[in-house]
Amino acid sequence: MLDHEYTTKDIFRKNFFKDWRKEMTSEEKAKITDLKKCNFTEMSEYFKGLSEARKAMTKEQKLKIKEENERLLQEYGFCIMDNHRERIANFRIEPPGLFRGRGDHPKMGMLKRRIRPQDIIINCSKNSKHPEPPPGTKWKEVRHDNKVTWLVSWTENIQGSIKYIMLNPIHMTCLTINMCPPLVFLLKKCVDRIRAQYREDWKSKEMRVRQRAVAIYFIDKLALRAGNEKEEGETADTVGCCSLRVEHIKLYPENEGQEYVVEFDFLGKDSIRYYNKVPVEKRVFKNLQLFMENKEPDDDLFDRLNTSVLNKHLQELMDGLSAKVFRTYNASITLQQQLKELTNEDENIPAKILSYNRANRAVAILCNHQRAPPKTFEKSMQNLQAKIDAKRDQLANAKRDLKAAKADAKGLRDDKSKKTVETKRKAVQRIEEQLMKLEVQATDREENKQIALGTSKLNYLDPRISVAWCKKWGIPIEKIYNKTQREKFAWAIDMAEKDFEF
DNA sequence: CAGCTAACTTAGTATGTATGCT
DNA sequence: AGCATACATACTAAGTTAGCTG
Repeated sequence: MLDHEYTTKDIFRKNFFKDWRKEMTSEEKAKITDLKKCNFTEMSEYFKGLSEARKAMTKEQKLKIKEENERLLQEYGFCIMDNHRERIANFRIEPPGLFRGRGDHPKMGMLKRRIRPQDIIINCSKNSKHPEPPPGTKWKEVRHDNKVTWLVSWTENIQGSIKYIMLNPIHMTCLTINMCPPLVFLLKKCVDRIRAQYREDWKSKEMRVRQRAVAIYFIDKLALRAGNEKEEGETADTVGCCSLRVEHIKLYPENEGQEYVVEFDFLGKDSIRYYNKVPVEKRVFKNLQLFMENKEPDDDLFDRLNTSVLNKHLQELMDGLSAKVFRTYNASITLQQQLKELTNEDENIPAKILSYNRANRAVAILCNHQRAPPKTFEKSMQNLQAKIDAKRDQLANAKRDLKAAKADAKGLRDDKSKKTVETKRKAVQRIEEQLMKLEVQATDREENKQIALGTSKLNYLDPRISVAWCKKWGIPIEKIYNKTQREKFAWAIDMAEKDFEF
């Protein structure tokens, strides 16, 4: 971990040293009293050496390791559920190490304990064969609970939460969609009613109802998460809708020519910053002013509201409705609308794919799916730009050649010079196409710098929206989904028609 | 109704591998 | 072939939700 910046942080070092001392013998305790005086470079070099050695292995050695991994996967990576052999998502126990939470985490650097057989609860069918604990040890418990999906659980020592070994998430299949339409579809049917309801509630004489209504408006309009309260000092200081504090928003009666602007600035899940400036309706604005009256910056914006109350209310409006359904719903509808809006009939396939990527980015922006810019980003951008410049030169040359050939051919009428001109013309055309492709690639990459595209594309959205778009515009499906994804979404590829509407 | 907690579900990062380009 | 880049996936932290308890 020495290469990481966080090992220089005070909290990290303090937590680490405190936990390390707990593991020391009394002699070590007496001797090792100051982390600053400890030098770990020898260990660090050793592990770096190992990783170098791994990289330098021959093809055969690498293959051998791969085969061994495959064997382990086949032996431990599957279970039988309802007579089907199902892949287990995470069959390896989490190894010990130093905890690194995301963002400014008060527990960073703490020792994450090794999990031992006596920590493990096994959950399987009665009479089924389950893995035996290592010789001389026992599982904490073997139970047979068929009301839950997990196979193994243990309690983790940093937050005291339960960790599970589970199956790969089962994706929507043709069957489940027909039998039980996903909540998103149900919400689509009644979203107008629900919106009318919360707009009405902005005027309620009850403060808690108004707060609830404004919160739902934010969740709906901005795709904010519900925002459970968290215990102070146990986790990074992050918030969602219900846990917003006064300090997280600023109100501007007028801003850059727009009325009633709210500026959001807070850290959300994974300590990803949410920054947004949005005009809201006058009633919402007035309500926010009211909620903020006589409050300190670190007071709750919605002091009469929490996620439990909110979800209970949503449940009454529609069976199964909860805050997160709005996120999925708005993600889906945004993709569909953006695809319609951005796709230009007259453009070629690379340009259409760019539009597709932009529609997906619109969803990622809505849901605030961000990533750290890749470390090699600047360099790869420069490489691409160099390629583009080279291609431009090539094009200029080809054009010059074509012109010369045309000039040569002018006086003559022979087939040979005609043919030369034609070849040159084709060359220019080909290079133009290549240049365009590169330019599209550069635009796409630049726009993708800080956007985590995969998240919404693969976890959130009904693949039939994308599949329908492909079918509509004659885009080969492999341009948007790779082989694994095509397998995963095979049902959607079969089902979706070009006029499918979510 | 607050507080707790089990059981999922969502999410970003790290890393190894496949792919495509010159 | 050799490199750069894209992709796949493993990993696990950090959310949400609902149900229980007193």
